Amino acid sequence: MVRSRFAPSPTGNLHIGGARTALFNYLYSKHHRGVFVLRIEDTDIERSRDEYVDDILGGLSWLGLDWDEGPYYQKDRTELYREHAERLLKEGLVYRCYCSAEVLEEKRKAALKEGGKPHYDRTCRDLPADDPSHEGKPYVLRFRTPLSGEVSFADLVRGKITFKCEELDDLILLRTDSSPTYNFTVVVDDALMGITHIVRGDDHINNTPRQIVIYEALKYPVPQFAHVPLIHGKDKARLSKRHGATSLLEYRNDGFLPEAVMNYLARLGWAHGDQEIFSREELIEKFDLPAVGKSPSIFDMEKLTWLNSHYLKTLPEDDIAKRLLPFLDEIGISAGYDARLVRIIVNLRERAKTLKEMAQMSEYFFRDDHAVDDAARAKFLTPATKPILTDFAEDLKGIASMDDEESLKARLEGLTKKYNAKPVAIIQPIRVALSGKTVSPGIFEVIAILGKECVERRLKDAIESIQ
RNA sequence: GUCCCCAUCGUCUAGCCUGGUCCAGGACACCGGCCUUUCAAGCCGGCAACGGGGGUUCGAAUCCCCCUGGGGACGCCA
Repeated sequence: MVRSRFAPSPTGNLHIGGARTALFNYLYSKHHRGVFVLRIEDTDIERSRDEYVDDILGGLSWLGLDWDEGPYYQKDRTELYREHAERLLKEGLVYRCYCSAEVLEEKRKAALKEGGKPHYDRTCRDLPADDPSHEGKPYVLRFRTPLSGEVSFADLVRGKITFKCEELDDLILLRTDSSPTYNFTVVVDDALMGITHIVRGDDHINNTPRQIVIYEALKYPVPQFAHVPLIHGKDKARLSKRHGATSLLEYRNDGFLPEAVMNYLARLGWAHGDQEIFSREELIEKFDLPAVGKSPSIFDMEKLTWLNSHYLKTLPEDDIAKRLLPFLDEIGISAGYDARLVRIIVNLRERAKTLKEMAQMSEYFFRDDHAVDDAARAKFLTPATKPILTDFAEDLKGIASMDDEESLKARLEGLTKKYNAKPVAIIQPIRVALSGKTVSPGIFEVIAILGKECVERRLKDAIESIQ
């Protein structure tokens, strides 16, 4: 049984990179009909914040990456870590180190200056156990890393990776205040939670051998690892705050659909032939770790946007209509779900790239005091077009239903003949009169959706506004 | 500095494992055309890449080595 996990630390929002790691874990476990575990790594009390936990949980839920177990909080498991540390101490696999943080920092700097590895010099490693000179002094627990030999593992995306033990440091497992550190908790938890596959960012490759030796010391089975490349910003550097490595939820707020974001994230670093569009079910069916690329990819907003328009156009219309509601609300339009709304989105979804944009584009369908574009007014609501609008308003009186496209079309053709003009010359003034813009869905659709009363009112207002 | 990882169009990628069908395929973006009632959408077409150098081989994007470039890690952060 495959058991994967996503283990973020709540020291920041769930950004694009984290979301993709979560997605890959989710897809891998679902593909193998396994279990997806969520664990919050909040051992850094200083920087962990509840609001980040909320953001992470909210982001995952929005994407629909539902976890089967958890969330587990490491904060609640400190006793477990302490027990394991004691066990290692009893077995002589960890030792007390009395070096202060300041001394360590100086040693690191000195080593770096001389061109060496900034590693701990192992001063306390061979201190006699009964040495009384450190009695009562604060200490940390360090792992007694093997001094020679090598550690290797078969990475599911990169193949075999080997490290020499000399490269490994004697990691601190328990701090002075006896709180556990990352490399220790992650091993204990993954082992205890029965995690079989660890899918994480490749910034953890260096931690992997250090963790493997801890697994071995603890006599726990070593899981499989898969290190996926990081997502970079346009400058090819790791995604950070300045690239908009902001919360995933901002994409929701900006009107992106979770289907599009999931599809985009999956294709970032992974491919299945030439296919671009994948539903969640297809992703679960087709996703596999060996197909994940090895090189970092750059986040491309344009492609995400393209996918978003694709889903806007292809998802069920009633679904899109319902999802538009909160965005309408956002700009002060309290609409409800009905046939008219569906009709509006059917016309707008070919043109809008996001739900947010769609809401803005739909404003004039909902209120008479909608924005009117000055340039559009200046160009199309003029003394020259006034008679056209007047004639058209007059024509309308003879038509019972604005859904009667045939009749409307006939009147329009009449006007093109009368004014000896192209259709566009007749239609644009009407479009501006009705929508306040030069751009809108087909004019007959606009007229039909607005309804007779509204169309007459707006034509009248437009005509009166022309000096 | 040391270690680890990576390297195909501007971007996401297919192809690489199992060399020839690749003068390298798809997608986004961009450019042009068609359609047209505006804007989109759609359809058609175009531009555009195997980082460099050595090998191996009849033949290399594909295998090997070196170089270069990029990224990551080196915390009592995760």
